[in-house]
Amino acid sequence: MPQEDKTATVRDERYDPQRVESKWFERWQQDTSLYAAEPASTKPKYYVLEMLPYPSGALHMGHVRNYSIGDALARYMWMNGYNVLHPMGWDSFGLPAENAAIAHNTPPREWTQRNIANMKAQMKRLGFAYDWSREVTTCLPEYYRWNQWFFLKLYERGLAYRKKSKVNWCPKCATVLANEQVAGGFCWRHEDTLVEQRDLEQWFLRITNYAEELLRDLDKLEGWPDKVRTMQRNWIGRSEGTLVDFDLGGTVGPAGSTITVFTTRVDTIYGATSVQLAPEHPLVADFTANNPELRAKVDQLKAEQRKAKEAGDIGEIEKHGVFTGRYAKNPYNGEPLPIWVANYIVMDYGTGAIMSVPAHDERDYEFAKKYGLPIRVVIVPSSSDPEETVAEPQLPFTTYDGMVVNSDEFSGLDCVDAIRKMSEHAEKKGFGKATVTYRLKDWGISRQRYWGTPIPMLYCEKDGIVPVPEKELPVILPENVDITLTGGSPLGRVPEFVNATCPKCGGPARRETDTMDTFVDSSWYFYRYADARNDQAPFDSNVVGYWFPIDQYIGGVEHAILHLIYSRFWTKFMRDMGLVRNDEPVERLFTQGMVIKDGAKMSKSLGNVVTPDEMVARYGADAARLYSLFAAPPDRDLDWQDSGIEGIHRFLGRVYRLVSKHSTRMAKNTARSVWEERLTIVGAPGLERDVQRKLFQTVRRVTEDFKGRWHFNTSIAANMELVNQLYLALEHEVGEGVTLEVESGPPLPTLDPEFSRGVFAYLVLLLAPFAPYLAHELWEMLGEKDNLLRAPWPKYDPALAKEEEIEIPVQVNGKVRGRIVVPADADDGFVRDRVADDEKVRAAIAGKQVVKVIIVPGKLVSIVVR
RNA sequence: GCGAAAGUGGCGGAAUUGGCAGACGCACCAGACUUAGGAUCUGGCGGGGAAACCCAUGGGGGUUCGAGUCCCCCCUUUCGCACCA
Repeated sequence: MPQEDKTATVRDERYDPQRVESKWFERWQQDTSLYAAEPASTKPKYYVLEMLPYPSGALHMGHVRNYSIGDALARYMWMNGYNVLHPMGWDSFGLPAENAAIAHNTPPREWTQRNIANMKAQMKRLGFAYDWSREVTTCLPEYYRWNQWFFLKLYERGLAYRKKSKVNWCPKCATVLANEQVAGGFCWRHEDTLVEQRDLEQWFLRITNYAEELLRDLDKLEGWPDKVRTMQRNWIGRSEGTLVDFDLGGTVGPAGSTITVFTTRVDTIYGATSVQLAPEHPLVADFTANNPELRAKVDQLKAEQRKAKEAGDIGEIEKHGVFTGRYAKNPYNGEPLPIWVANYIVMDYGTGAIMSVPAHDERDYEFAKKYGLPIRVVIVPSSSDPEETVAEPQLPFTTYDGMVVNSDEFSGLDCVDAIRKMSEHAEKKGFGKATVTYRLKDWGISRQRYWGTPIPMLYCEKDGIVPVPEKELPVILPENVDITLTGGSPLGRVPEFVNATCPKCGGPARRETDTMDTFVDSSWYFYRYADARNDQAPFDSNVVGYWFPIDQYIGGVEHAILHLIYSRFWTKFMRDMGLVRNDEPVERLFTQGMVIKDGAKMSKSLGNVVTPDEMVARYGADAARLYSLFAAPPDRDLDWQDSGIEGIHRFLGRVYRLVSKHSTRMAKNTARSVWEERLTIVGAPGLERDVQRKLFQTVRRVTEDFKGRWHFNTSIAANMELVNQLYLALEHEVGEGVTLEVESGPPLPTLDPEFSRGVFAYLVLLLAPFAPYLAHELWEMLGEKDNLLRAPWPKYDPALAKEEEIEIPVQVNGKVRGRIVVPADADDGFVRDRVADDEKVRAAIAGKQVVKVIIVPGKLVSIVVR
C-alpha cells in the first residue's frame, strides 16, 4: 500500500466488493486447473456434491444456498488436506426446454445452451469452486449415449420391458408420468393439473426387483436424514400378507373363475362375511356384462371413487357398495360369501379385492354396520388367566394381541402363529400362499416428448422388438423437429428418424419414438463426473471405485423419493452388472431448507423474488453467499430479509478495514511456522492473551460446526464476535476518542507484529470457506504466498482457548442471588469458600438452614435452604 | 386420521449433554466524528418496577436444587403418509 498516495490509501480502505471480486474473478478465470481433483493421490479422497440444476435460465437463491453450503464444505476439506472432487453439471433434458421452444420459437438445444452459458457464468461469478473439466451436460450425445447403453444392458437382463398398462398422463405435459411424479393425483410439475389414466404401451424398468434391498439398505444409510429414509420406506410400502383364492363356482367371463384376495390378517378369515371388489376390478366387468342395473350402480361407485381421488381425500370417502348377487367360496370353511363392489376398494393396491371381516377391521366394521352384513368374532383378547372366561371384545378388535377362536383346527393359536400356519395351509391345499406386496411399482420411463434420450429400440414386422446394436449408439436425437404439434411423440413425425433397418433381418424397421424420463439422466450422472471424458464406457470402474461412494450429497428434500430412490436402484443394478463395487451411491445426505420471503416461497407470481444477480451487483458474491449461510441453519427454511444482507455487507467491510488498517503494522515475509508459533505462545500478556483466547475459541467453534451440525450461522456469528473483540481490543489501547477510522493521527495500537499477523491470518483462514473473494484479497494483503485454497485449516489448542477465570452464578432455592469469580479449574473447596464470602449470598441464606449445596464445576453453585 | 419437525424479544435466530434465556445480526434509540450522513465508531435495546426485585421460551400440569431443554395433556404451523386391505 503506497503511503505517499493518499487517495489510493483511502480508496483501498473502503471495502468495495466489486473491485475485490472482479480482480479475483479474473485471476480465477485464468487458471482452469484451480479446483481440479487429483486423479490419484496419497491424500484421502472427499467427494462433495450438490444436486445438479435444471438449466431453467438463471440461478435462484435456493441454488445459491445449496451451492454455498457445498462450496464451504469443499473449501474446508481442501484446507484439511483432502483430495476433493467437487463437480457440477446440467440436468438439461426435459419439458421446459420444449415449452420455451414452442413459446419463443427457439430450438430446445439453443435455449438450453444459452441457459447453461448464463448459469455457468453466474456460478463462476459467485466464486463456486467447481472442477469444470468434469462438467456433465445430460443433453449431449456424449452423455445420453450411455443412457442408451444402460438401457440395452437393462433390457439384456430383463430389467427393461415393454407392457401395455394404465399409466398416468398429464394433459399439460402431454406425456406419461411415473408414479413417483404424481402427487396426490396431481402432476408434480403442474400442481393444479389432474393426472389422467390412459392405456398405453410403455417401457418399464424393473425397480421392484430391488424393492427388498432398497428397503433393507435404508437401515445402513445412517448419514441420511430420518425424514428421507421414512419417506422412502413409506414409498416402497412393504406389506406381508397372504393371497387367497375364492372360487366363484364356475367361469363368469374373461376375467376367470376365482377372486384372489390379499390380506395381512388371514388369521381372521373365518370371520369373513363378504368379499369386496374395487369398481375397476376386471371381474366386475364380467358381472355387469348382462346386468345394466348393476352396471349403473357400479359406475356410480366408480365415479365416487374417482372424485374422491381427485379431491385427494380418498381416505375420507363415504363408503358405499352394491351386492352383485354373486357368491364366492371361502376356501377355509367352504362358506359362500356375498360379493360386493365398494367405492373404497382401490385397484392399485394388493389385488383390488379383499375379504371383509367386520369384527376385526374398522373399515369392514363400518361397512357391515351400514349394510347389515353379519359380524362374526374370531379373535379374542389373549387372557393371562386361562380360567377366566373370555369377554366379548370391544368391536372392531383389530390388534394382533389375541387368540383365534371359531376357526376349526386353527382355534387356540395366537394371531401371529395363526397367520403363518394358515398361510402354509393355503399353500399346501393350493388355494393361496404367503406373499409380500409393495406399493413401489415398476418405473415407467417412456415419455411422448421430444427433448430427451431416444430409447434405442426398433420394431421389426418380422423380428418384433429388436434392440439397437451397441456399436450403433448413440441414437442421435434429430434436430429441427417440429414440436409445436401436440398429440403423440414428436419423433414419430420425423421419417428419417423413424425409418430404420432391422439389424436382424435387414428388413425395414420402425424406431421407438418415445424418449426417456429425465430421471434416468440424473440416476447415474455423479458416476460420470469421476471419469467424465471417457468415450469407451460410461466410466472406468476403478476410477469410480476410488471416488465412491459420494461422501456428502447436498440438495432439496423434494427429491427424497424421486431422484434419490432411482439413483439407489441404478447403483444396485450397476453393481450387479459388475460396474461398481458400492451398494449405495451416497454415504451422507444433507437436505437444505427452502428460501422463502414474506412467509412464502419465492415466486414470480407473488413478486417476492430476489435474484442472485441483483445481490451480487449490490453487495457482491461473498455477501450473498455469507448471508445465505448466516440467516438460518442450513437444514431449516431461510426467511430472506433484504436488510439482513446489509448487515453482512457491513461485517465484510469491518473485516476488510480491520485487516487493511493493521496490515501495515504487522510482520511481513515471515513463514507460517514462525507466526503460528508466536500465536500459540503460552503466557501471553494481557491484551494479547484476551485476543489469543478469543481466537482459539473461534477456531474451535467454527471447526466443530463443520464437523458436527453444520450450523454455519453460528460459525459466522463466532467470526463476528471475534472481529468485534478485535475492534474493541485495538481501540482500547489507543484510548478515548480515537477511532480506527482516523486517517492520520496517533499510531494505532499494536500487538506484537508476528502475533498480529497470526491473528489476522487465522481470521482470514476461518472466513475462507464462506467468503472466498474477500479471504483471498486479505490473504494477499497479509503477504501470504501460499494458495489459500490449500492452506492448512487453523488448529486450536484447547488449553489456549480456555478461560483462566470464570464468573459463576450462585443460586439459592433456584434463584440467582450472587455471582463469584473463580479460577476456571477451582476445586469445590475453593468455590465453597468464595460462596461463603459473598455478601449477597450471605444475605440470602441468613437465618435459614442450608440443606444442600450443589457445585457444578465451571457452571454454577446451587444452595438449598429451609 | 397416523407419523415427523417446529413454536423463544419488533424481526431472523443463539443457548450441542438439564446449569446465568435472548449469542450474532436486522430494526430502533442515544452519543462520537462530521458541511452532511442512508458512511464509520461507541453504547443501549424482552416486559413490569423508583429500586430491591418480580414476570417471561405457544397454553396447562409434573419431575428436579435447577427445565427453552425431560415426562403427561392441549393448541397452532409446516412437511410426509393416508380406507394400503
